[in-house]
Amino acid sequence: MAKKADKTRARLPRGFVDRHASDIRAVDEMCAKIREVYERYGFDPVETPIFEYTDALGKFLPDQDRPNEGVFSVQDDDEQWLSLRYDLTAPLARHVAENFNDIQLPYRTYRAGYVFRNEKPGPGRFRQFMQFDADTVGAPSVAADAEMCMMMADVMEALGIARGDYVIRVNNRKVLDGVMEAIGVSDDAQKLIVLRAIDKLDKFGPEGVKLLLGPGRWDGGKEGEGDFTKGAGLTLGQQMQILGLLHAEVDTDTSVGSGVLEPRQTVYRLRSTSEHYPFNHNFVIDNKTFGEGVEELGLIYNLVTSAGYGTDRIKLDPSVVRGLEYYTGPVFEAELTAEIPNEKGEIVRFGSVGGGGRYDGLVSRFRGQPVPATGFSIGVSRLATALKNLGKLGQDPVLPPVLVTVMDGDTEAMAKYQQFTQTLRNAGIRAEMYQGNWKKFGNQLKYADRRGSPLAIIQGADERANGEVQIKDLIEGKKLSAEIESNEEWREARVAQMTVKEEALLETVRTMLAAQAGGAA
RNA sequence: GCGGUUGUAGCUCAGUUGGUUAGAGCGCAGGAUUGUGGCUCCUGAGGUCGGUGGUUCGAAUCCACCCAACCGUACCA
Repeated sequence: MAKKADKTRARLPRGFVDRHASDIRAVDEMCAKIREVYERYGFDPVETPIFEYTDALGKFLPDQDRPNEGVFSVQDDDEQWLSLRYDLTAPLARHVAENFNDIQLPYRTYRAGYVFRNEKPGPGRFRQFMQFDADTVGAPSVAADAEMCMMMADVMEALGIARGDYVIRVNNRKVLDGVMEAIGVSDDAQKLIVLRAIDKLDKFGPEGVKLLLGPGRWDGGKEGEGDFTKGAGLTLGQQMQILGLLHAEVDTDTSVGSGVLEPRQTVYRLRSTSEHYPFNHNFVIDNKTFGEGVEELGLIYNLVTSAGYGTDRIKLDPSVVRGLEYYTGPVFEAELTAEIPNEKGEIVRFGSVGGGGRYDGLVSRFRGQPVPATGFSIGVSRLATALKNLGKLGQDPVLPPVLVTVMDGDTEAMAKYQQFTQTLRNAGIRAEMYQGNWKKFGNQLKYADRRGSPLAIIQGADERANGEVQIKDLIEGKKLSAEIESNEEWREARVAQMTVKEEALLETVRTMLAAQAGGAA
């Protein structure tokens, strides 16, 4: 035994979690449902390792200044840098590029796995978490993007999220790029700040976004309080035009004529409903990028609509930004819109549980030719938390085992206990024989109680002599215990307990378990 | 990274102006009860008072620095 001062302190690295039975089972159940949808759409599984060469992930090597910006990296004994993957898309791109001659395009795959990010953890944000992705590589048409959106919607419903409690929001990077081009934002750094500002809409609202587009924002709420975030420095006119875009009701239904976004004409009419930014005029954006973006959005809209997905499920929304770097066209995001109570019972807007988009440049990094691709990723752990809070994820569908108690330690008795246990197991009933110190019988029932066992099997010398066993209903007994005051009475009464012949053990256990299941429901 | 708040038993917390051996509730272990969970009662284990240094006759308490957690913010491929 280690002396006190020498003992190693048992501690979990921050940002990581140990997972327990109920969580593991619940997530397994959830993943099975997601997998079913992916399979139905004709996707096949593929798995890549958690390590990749750092350059394959598109990250710079760790150096003096930034030893491991965001990624966990180690140096192999041949001095090459390896990193833990931070998403499942970059490894897929590597896999496709490496096996390009053997892979039939379009290549439709899915995979689930842990990804790692070396950043500051927060509530609901960990340094290791699970993603569940689906991608189509080698499909240039937005039909593939539309399919992704529909599949995402189907996944949400397969998980029991009601229509209206989620929405798939779709945008196109080309639309944003086009607008920025049109209003004269051409500096890359400035563009990035604008995109980040737009991404903060649901967090800070239009006022906050306006500050970030303009001079900047104090995180304390007032001037001089907290930390200052420098803004994009746009003129008021530019700010208004960006904000107008975010507020616009996007509607591609050109037949009605009241639509805000009309794909064929690349005319963009601002019709803001915000009291802060009243607009009521048409705004014509005439550039190629914007035109392409709108065209693509219109196509996606038509495809999903004719497949029966209305705007209650898949909706165009110009404020979706996502992954600021590698997306090249359509981007989409799955958002939970239902009011979901958190662990403390407070109502929280849960927000995004998954997202994706088109990344035409990612595979071609490794090859001389263009390889278009699109896909999306579900944040499994995050979605599991949401589902649990929504009550859509079973607490733990697995019943704790029946406990066969040990009253006597002689060979004959022990053989009996083993035999009872196996009889139940062979009939598909979870069962275990007590493996602790059997000499304290009270502890055995205490153990069963804390473990949540539904039944306990008891056989002492008296019962054994008669070829009988006692079966105790621990759940019923718990209810009855409230009515009994004295300990003597409680012990003598042997509540909720019955004696049956050994041969009737299995049958009686079955009946009692069925009764409990019926009573609970 | 930046700003704020908080660190006392496994958990939730009390601890007077700086004053003897740092407490409570819950939980845990043992007993009352060698063959019956709960209730009740008794007993017990468990603390470098986040760390280091300083001021002082004397520090959980005051000061400095460090560390950690939480909240906000930034970054998030």
